Amino acid sequence: MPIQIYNTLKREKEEFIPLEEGKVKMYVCGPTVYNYIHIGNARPAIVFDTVRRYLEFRGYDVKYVSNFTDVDDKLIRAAKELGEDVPTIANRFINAYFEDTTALGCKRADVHPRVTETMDIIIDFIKALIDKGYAYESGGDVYFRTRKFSEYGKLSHQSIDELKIGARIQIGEKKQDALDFALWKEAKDGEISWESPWGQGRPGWHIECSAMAKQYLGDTIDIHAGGQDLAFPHHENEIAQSEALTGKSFARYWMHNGYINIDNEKMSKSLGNFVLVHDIIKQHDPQVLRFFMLSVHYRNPINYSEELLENTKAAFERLTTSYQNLKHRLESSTNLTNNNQEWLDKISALHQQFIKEMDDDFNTANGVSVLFELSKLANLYLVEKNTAEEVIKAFMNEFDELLGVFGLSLGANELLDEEVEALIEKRIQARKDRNFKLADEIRDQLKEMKIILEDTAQGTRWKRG
RNA sequence: GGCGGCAUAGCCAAGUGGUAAGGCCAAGGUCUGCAAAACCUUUAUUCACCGGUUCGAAUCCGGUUGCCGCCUCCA
Repeated sequence: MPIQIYNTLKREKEEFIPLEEGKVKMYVCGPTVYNYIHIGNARPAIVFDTVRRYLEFRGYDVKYVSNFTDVDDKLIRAAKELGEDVPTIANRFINAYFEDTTALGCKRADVHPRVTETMDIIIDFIKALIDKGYAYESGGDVYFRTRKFSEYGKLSHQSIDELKIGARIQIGEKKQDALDFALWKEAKDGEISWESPWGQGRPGWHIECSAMAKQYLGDTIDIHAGGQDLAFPHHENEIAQSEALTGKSFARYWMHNGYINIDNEKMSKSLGNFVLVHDIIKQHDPQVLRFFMLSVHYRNPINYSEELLENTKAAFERLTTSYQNLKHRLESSTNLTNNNQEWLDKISALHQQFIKEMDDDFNTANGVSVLFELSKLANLYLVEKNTAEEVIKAFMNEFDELLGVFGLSLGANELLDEEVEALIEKRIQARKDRNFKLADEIRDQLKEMKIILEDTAQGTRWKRG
């Protein structure tokens, strides 16, 4: 059974069959880099990074491209306000983007193209559209002739006439039709601009993705992804531009992630409830934020609040504890061979279940539940007095592998400083001497130092609190 | 007006025809020198409401209510 993907284009789940066997060409719309990313930007970054990791886990060779919009109205405005130039701001927030997404466990794309570095390709793309009659120059701007593309609206399932009726779009002086959209914008005085056949200016928003996808992935790509709100008009316009030019299908599977609300309200500038990743990860483990995002199916909305993140933290700790307890037990495990196969089979069954869940449109919520089942199974095994190294390792490997798909890691090896080490030794001796008063004092003292001790049949173990 | 989504336990959240996963919180128990962790038990006769189809519906159809999104270069 192949992977099923919900395709916005068809509005149903379809079997995923890439154009070229074993290879996946994937494009994800990236951010406009005029500020730190908020958690709304973080969601597609995390979700589609996970999609990529899962496809790789399933044996596909994935080429992943994600752009940076490093020149546009918002950047120009920010530059004015801050008294800096556009490239300076863009560079700053591209670096910040990498910093934040890396903390969130996102791998780098194979290519991170920037608009300003793709200018020639974009201009050529526009020229070709004009040559084909799909675009026209008008007073220094270039517009796409929307009505000429007969399939316009196929992604958002709207007819062009309905769009026109509902459109609050004003007919600009330069536009021939209200639905036409800009491919190239003439520079206003003092604005950053590039030379083109139509004079000084810069690209419209939609054209960059069409040009970059074609340049780095080819005429037809397998998966094109982004936030739900991009479906219209952004992705609709991309389809129009690309398919008008090549006459071929632009993207075969369109994936859109749901929104994030803050305390049950839409995150918006006017409400002033933007939550920046940069700020959250000062307070919380970035892995908890990632786990939070993956606990919900990617197409469903997520409500964000401090309280919910705290709940997620407690849930994530269950996995962490389980994993650490396995690690601790590894030291006292032996070459025992009793019932090993039985446990290994159970682990293997969970592995298969994970695949089954994730094959179904990347159902990470169910994938997470498999992780908890693995944790439960491991805990049950740890109840055994004698454990086999082989089984403990199998549990740990399984955790590593499945968590790896989610871009999470529990494996960090930490060392204690000598003072703490000495205190733990001192307490172990105190317990041997049945001096529980001293032992409890030391335990409290260590707790103050954020070291939690747990006494087990296999000895004392510690963790950070 | 057009297109679309959502409504499941105290909270979060899967489940799209076969009799309600998982997590958090809470209560009781086992284990423990005491803890912690873990394990066991308990926690939705019921899936917004009303009808219909069906042997069978949280799931399909029709209607109602409530909330939300896109149609404004906001992921």
